[in-house]
Amino acid sequence: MGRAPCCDKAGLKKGPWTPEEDHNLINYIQLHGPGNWRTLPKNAGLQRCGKSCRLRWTNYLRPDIKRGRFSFEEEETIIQLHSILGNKWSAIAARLPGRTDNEIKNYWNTHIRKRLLRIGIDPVTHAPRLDLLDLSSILSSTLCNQSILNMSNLLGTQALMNPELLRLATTILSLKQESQVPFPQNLQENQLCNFLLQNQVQPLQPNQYQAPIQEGFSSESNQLMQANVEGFLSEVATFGNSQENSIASNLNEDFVCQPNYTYCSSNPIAPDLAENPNFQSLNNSYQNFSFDSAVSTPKSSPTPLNSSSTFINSSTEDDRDSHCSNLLKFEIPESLDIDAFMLI
DNA sequence: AAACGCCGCAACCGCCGAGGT
DNA sequence: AACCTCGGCGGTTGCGGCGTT
Repeated sequence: MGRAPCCDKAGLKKGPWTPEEDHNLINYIQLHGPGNWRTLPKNAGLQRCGKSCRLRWTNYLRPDIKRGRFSFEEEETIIQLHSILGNKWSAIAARLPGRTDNEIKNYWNTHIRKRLLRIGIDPVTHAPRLDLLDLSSILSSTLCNQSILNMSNLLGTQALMNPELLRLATTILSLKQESQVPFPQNLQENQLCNFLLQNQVQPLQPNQYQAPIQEGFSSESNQLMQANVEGFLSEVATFGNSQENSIASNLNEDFVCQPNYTYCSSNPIAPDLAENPNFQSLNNSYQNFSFDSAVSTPKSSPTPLNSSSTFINSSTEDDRDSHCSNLLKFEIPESLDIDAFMLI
């Protein structure tokens, strides 16, 4: 059976609301309350569909609506909640006083979604897009100026998901961050191995990172992937300098990374998230996975920062990008045998 | 100054579930 | 049980503002 229209649409006004219409609607609701939306337009003298009135009221005219730019705290809460609830905008809005589901949905689609994509996060799964993650760029951006050592160019896109490259990345990051061994700034491709050997780093044979470019990757796809992950890589590369930054990852036996991440549940707006069974489950599944062990960030780093306390009250997109990436938590379970995991 | 394209957001559309008859 | 109404929700659209050429 077809659904009856909510109202007779003939002759009803559509489009933007005029101040007069707003005034009429506000006055009526203040006197009579929202009540029956179907009969409200007629009673309020509006040539509008009841549904249109309800939307106008709930999304715009309600007195408790907070307008203006979303704060970092609100943005963090939205991302947290979206990672748990998905596109349940009304449920998310229920935890953000003064914000409507429509507003949150718009903000997600126009700002947060793009920002997550820019830093390499899949906005649907909230997982780092490791399919696009060229770890070699981590090396180049962390160790050297990219113009000096562009590992991407040296290695090609086989770096993607290449466990040996991941080992190399781990090794070099460890070396850089723990041993403080000066890293040669003018490193040549064939000098990398020697450098590692000389510094008693677990040896890697040159042919382990000089494999020919894997078939199936075009130069175009290489460029596309590099472009897409560039922002994220630069963020990831900073993880070694920040204990707060960690990432969670679900890794299956086939090294099909199904990473995910969770957030610091320090946001006062959603303090009860940690009590949410779903959130706890999410957290628990990641808590044993520490990126620190992968990049060997010194454990003696300062106390992790409260993510909320790291807010810089700036409205630039870069700041918000940075904050987004700060939300990532990379964690590797201690029980995970990294070496065995690497050997494919 | 005009044309064009992009972006953000208010509003609309269609579907769904709850509840009443 | 079937039908109907209503409120709510998520996805999409379209307009206006703004920046760029």
